[in-house]
Amino acid sequence: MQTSERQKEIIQAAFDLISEQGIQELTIKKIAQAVGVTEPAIYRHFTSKVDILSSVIDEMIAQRNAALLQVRSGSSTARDMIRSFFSVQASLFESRPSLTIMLFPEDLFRNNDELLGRATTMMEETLARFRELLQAGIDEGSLKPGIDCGAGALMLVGGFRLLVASWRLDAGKGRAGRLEADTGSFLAGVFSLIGR
Amino acid sequence: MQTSERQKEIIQAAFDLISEQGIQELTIKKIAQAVGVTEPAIYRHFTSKVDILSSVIDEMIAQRNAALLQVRSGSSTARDMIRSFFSVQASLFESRPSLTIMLFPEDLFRNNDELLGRATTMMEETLARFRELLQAGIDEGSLKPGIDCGAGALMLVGGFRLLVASWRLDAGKGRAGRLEADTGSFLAGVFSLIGR
DNA sequence: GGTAAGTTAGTGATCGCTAACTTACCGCGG
DNA sequence: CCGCGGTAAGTTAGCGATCACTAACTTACC
Repeated sequence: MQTSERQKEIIQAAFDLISEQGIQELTIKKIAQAVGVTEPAIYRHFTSKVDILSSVIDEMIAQRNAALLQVRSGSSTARDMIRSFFSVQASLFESRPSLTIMLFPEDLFRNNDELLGRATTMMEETLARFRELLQAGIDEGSLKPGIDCGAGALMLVGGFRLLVASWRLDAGKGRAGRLEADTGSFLAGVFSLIGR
Repeated sequence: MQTSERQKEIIQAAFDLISEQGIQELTIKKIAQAVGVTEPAIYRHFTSKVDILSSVIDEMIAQRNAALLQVRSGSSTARDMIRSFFSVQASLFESRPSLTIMLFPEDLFRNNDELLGRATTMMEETLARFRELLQAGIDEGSLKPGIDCGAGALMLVGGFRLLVASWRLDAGKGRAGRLEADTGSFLAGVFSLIGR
């Protein structure tokens, strides 16, 4: 079944609300207000709140896959792919801060085993992709040989997560463009260690 | 005012419950059940739920400061301090998994500005300490010169956070000792890049 | 006239928290 | 040694608010 326009609106509203106020503040009423209808109208498009959150995860996975695909087709070396993946993510987050929850799926769904499992899988897949990318970079010679790919993936993804976590906390004051700038210098710092 | 035994019990129960079920599942009733009293009895020891959470943050900050102090007195080089800090944390988390929330204060208190501010400050302080440690390591010669300390701190702390986040998700199956082992190999991987 | 999508009104459950009462222990004057 | 009152810490019962969700009705469109 394809998702209707209203369903997309609802998913997007849930996305934004989670990002702004946290998952514990997400209510059907708030979603309804954001969309511009009353509370029960939401249930014409989703069977339950879990159903909505499930679609939110689907959206996250789709977004990440799209980002990886976009980067893969537009880059020559694995090193470039890594760099442009984070750049794309950073500029995406600058323009739509609500999307940052994509990076932190694990603490969103702790009260639902199925959703938590999918979030965990999503996180592990992301790490696995980066291990592959690092290995590819070593093989093709754009990265230093002898790098521990597991540690490298943790460094890269974990460091970026922490950067984004800090960035979205101090909302307001001169935040515009800062994530992209900080991401750039973070990547420069990392590549000066692992690149060659 | 010093904290009574009951208050310590309550803080510890809140700590554990948050870790096991997430902050959105934390209720006064559950805390009361864990402590072994009825719900209103909790209010003999704390004025509100926010009051409890505030004490939980105090406890987190105290724990981190104690860990840093312990490591500082027992290590010779900055490099050793970094290594033993994460080792101590990892073994601490193995024995008491509930303490892992110390690493993720920022998503616990998003609905309360004061608590969120304190959590943010705590995170930034931790990062600043690691920047100092890295700089000290460079100055004393145990770390490679030319390292970007900002990026290095993000790598280290962010990578460890991600490692712990993954570890605590797959509860149960053969988890014993794995965090310490994984932390060890993560640190080995990082130090092979930044050490000398 | 059937269907999709909205509405108002209201369900039971649970939330943080309070009122009012009980109980146990304490120091102290007679 | 006894009784008295104050206080800390527990109890039962319940408050108003809010939660996810539902029943029943209306409206607009093909």
